[in-house]
Amino acid sequence: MSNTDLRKAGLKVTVPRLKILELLENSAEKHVSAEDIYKALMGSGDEVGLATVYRVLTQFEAAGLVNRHNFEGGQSVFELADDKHHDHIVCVKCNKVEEFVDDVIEQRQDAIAEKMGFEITDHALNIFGICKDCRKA
Amino acid sequence: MSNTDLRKAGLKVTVPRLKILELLENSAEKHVSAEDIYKALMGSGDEVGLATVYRVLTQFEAAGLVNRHNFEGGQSVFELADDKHHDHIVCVKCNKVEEFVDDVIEQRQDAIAEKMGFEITDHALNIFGICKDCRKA
DNA sequence: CTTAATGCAAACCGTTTGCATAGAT
DNA sequence: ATCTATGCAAACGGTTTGCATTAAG
Repeated sequence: MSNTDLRKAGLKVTVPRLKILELLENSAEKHVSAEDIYKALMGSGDEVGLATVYRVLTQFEAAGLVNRHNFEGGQSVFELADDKHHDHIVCVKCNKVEEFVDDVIEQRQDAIAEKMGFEITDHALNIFGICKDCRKA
Repeated sequence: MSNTDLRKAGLKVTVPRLKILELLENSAEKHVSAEDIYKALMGSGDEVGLATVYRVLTQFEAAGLVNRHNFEGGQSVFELADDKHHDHIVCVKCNKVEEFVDDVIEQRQDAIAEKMGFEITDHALNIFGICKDCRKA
């Protein structure tokens, strides 16, 4: 139950936070924008302001509950923090996002960073392309 | 000479465009933001408006003279289009950008895209870390 | 009761755009 | 002379923030 996750993060358990967590857990598309969340919550009795959505997502990110991605210029996309790291492949037509992991690539990255004298803090590999569905159309 | 590059791109040869091209060619740091360019041009007799810098960079990008990157949320970064593709490793402290290429990673990416049914259009691998210099401090 | 969270509207920041003027061909 | 490029200031879109109000502990 997410209730404890929130407490652990030092955050009070409030309706907006619970709703957003729940939405992140249950949404069909794992990768959602702040506005997606805002709209999804719109009709739901207790509405949540867009500013609050952003604040909550930022706090969740700080708490490690959520990861934020900036795939292209536009808006940020959030996903529930996974146990394990993964990279993304994004359809440039329909914006669908899928995930993948490749151990060889991971290792090469570490090797490159080390060779170049960097202490690696993070990395993002994004492949852009046209997905199977969109290629048919 | 860049004069012909501009003509080839169907762009009139103007002072702002030449200055920006020149700056991209000669700047110590290959990866610069629009504002970097704007500021660098500030004191230079013929000043160039920030809007023009953006317009010119956008045109250069369309013409394939320049590549634009969105490393993190902030502002875009531009570099003269290289003959050959490369990826980036960015220092999160000083924002220095270095380049690298790794054939193994390139191949794996193609394989992954194919396996997932994507027709790859582009990809961006960005490693973030702390560079040698910044680690000393 | 105390302290943190929310909603709203206003501020922000990088980027884009409309429009009248200046410049290239 | 024509048609594109520039500069300025205003608009934009996503995100953040100040402040008074409301709710959690």
